[in-house]
Amino acid sequence: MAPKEKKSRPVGRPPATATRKRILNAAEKLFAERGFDGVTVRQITAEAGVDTALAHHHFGSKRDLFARVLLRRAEAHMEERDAAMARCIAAAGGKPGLRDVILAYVQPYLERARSSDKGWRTYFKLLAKTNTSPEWAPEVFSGQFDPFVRRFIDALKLAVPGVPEERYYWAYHYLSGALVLTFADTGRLDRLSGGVCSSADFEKGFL
Amino acid sequence: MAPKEKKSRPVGRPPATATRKRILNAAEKLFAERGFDGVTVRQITAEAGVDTALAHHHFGSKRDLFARVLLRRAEAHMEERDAAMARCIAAAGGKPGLRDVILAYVQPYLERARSSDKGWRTYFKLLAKTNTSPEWAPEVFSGQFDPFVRRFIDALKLAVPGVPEERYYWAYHYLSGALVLTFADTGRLDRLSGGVCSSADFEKGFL
DNA sequence: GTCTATACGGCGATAGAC
DNA sequence: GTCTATCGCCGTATAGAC
Repeated sequence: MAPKEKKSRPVGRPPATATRKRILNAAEKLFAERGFDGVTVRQITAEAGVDTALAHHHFGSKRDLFARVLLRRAEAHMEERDAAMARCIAAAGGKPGLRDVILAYVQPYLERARSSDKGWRTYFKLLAKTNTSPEWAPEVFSGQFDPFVRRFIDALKLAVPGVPEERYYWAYHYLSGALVLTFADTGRLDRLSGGVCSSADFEKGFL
Repeated sequence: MAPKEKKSRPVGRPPATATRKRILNAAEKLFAERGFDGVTVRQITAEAGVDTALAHHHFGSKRDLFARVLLRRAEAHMEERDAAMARCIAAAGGKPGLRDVILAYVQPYLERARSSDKGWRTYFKLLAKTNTSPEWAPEVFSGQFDPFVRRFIDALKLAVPGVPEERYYWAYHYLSGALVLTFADTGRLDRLSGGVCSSADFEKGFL
């Protein structure tokens, strides 16, 4: 007997998961392309092929939906980055090289971006847009990202000790800016270089 | 006789310049804070203290107004950057150092950002937002910025010759990402560092 | 050049039948 | 859980008086 049969859905797995997922995926895609204000709830539900009212039923306000889209992938991603950094430090016996620390920061991005789930590319693109918008920083960004960033900066101090405190933060800032622009996926590099570069080869820059 | 005289509105200075300026300044400020879709024409004209209809009378559509805001400062800024780069190359007799090329790229930003006209900071913030939005790249960005970027990349080749072509473009890409995030003015670095860094000290990172 | 008035459509969100 | 219908509001843009 397949566990597919239900009555009022007794022990089954999907409570209403399919619809929720469709909405989240559509929202992720459209928010990433046009930003929070550039998309309407109606466009999202149209893309998902469901009714407008369902978005509100499942997620509340448009703003809540946006936050939910961000949080969906954040936890897994941050755990992975934490693990990579811990591995990097442990493998070096507590004194990692600068290059290794940077790679531990960057690699989880590159791997997710290469994965078969295209949604990760979309998510990173959304992060890039959100990153230059002070509006979401306090409530979403800081809560989810700061713990890992602090761990990265601690690792930087292990790799290159004895530098004035603020320089570590600026180093993070520049690395972050460069990485984020890469995933913003503007196509600008492709056009500018007349085809010499392709933003799809985002790994080439980190050789 | 100056060719200034018209017919109606005889010798006076302000044709309608004052109102146009007020609208442009208000639009620059609000677009920089909330992006194109996050602002309404009504909010802009309210901020400027003029009537809604005037924005359309002077600038046409909201989209046209946005483009005009970008273009207003672009020309002067790009000319200045061109001059700085030309000076850098000439002073080194055609073989500039890498550091000098990068400084020639960055300095015009820092100087304008420090200037008494606060509008330049606002403009750079607006650029940062627009930079991660593919939407405006073709029509505004490429036309105004690409010529200078090509000159920068040519200078890079003088400073560090013999590198595979695409690496020059990636180098520009990373520098651009770092610089742009600096002027996005998200306040994130301030919060993250608990006051050790201030984004107002944007020059500290380029020491 | 400037403002009043308004057209017309789409917005986020909800109530309630099924 | 899902859809139909709708509320009340605000968006961009324009016509026309002054």
